[in-house]
Amino acid sequence: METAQPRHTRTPRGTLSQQLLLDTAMEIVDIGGVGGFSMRALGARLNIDPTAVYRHFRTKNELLEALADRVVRGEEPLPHTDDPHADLRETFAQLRRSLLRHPTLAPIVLRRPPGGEASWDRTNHAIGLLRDAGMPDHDAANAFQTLLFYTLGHALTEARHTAATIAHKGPDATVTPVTAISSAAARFPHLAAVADHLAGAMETQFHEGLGLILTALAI
Amino acid sequence: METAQPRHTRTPRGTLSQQLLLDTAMEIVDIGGVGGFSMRALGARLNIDPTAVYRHFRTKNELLEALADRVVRGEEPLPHTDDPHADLRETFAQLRRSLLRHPTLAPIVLRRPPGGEASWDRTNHAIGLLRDAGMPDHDAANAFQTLLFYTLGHALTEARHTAATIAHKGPDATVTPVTAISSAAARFPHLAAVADHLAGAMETQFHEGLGLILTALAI
DNA sequence: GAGGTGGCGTCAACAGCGTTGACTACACTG
DNA sequence: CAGTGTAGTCAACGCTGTTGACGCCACCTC
Repeated sequence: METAQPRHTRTPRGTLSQQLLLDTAMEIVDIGGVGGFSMRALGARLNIDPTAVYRHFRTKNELLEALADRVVRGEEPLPHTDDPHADLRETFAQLRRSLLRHPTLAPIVLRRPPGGEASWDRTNHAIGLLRDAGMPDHDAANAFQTLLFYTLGHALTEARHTAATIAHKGPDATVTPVTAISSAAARFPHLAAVADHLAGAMETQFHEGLGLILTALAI
Repeated sequence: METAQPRHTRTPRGTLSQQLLLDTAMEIVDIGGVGGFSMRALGARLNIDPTAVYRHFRTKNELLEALADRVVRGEEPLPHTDDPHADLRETFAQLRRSLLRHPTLAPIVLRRPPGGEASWDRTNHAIGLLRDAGMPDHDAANAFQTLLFYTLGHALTEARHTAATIAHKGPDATVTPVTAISSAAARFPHLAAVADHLAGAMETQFHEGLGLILTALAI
């Protein structure tokens, strides 16, 4: 952590931009988690006065929301095969991957208003898949929300676990499966019986659960 | 907001306790959200020096975790009829209600490690219901997690919406359904078609989605 | 009852935070 | 070439969590 000498030359104009600031902010978040991000840290990393950021974002919160927007929007193109079942799977798998790419941002994503500019075309696309498969509007809306909430719950839970590991051991630590269960297993017989399955890989479990719901939709 | 005159008499011993501190902290959180809670605010409300809290909790985080523990544990007794289907419904409905009772704590609950002392007997009970219904261990574990993640996603999403409303208008504001959809509806036909259903009551949607998953489990 | 001891409430202080308002240099407009 | 607005700088405010030293008082022991 270099202690940024007082600058002799003022940073030239136009060096900063929302783009650059967001990119740098995302780097900081990926390295040290949201907790490690501050206006001063952002300034230090760009060798810039921290308050210069306020020319581009009104508050720190606004900047974080912009980051959350990036996460929700994702980077992968909408899936477009002719198998709606597979497309639905992929759509929600994309959302999960996106959330897991920057796990410590999960709480920020969580407190954003539902929907939001970033995710509307994805929402529209997913609902389209359901309706094209012949679902009535009411059922399509319900099915979409059920799938969405399942995916959110799964990814946010997985993200918090990953994030906690990052916070303790740095960004490259290997994330171990949940082990704490075993200590409780002695007292709880049902828990003990399925403990091995609970501690299994999150990704496999995600797809099995997703498959369960999709099957129930009968499309 | 009274500005707590300097005390003339020292607060007698034994006035403070984890119980009292947690109760008071929960009051503050319920009134002004997690954002409105600080050690100094807690001290002021009890007419106590803020640092006295550190005799009972090592850090603010530890205190917040204890609050989250209360939320996860819930207050309602485990459901025990002879209809496992109904018991499962009720179990997850209880979790949802518990999370919604203190919506601004949702992000704290989210960043706790999975499982945790508080929820193990509830977990055990739910898995027991599935196994007693004849499910193999692997399927029971999967079904439980699917139901759990759906409930979490649903409740956390609903909670964040409620929490945002509280932050803006105080604890007694009426929470309005999501209306922002309409502005996007023009550009997204599928979205427009189901907008009314999406904006519907969250509680109804929760139970329909839960029913969908439970039906898929065929128990 | 006297004397010691340890816990708990108090106080002052530190470093860090987000944010504000005034200041300044510079690129651009007329 | 003067004028204007904007983007980066700087000092400062009030807030935060947390620490370490200080002292009162309830309790335990003799």
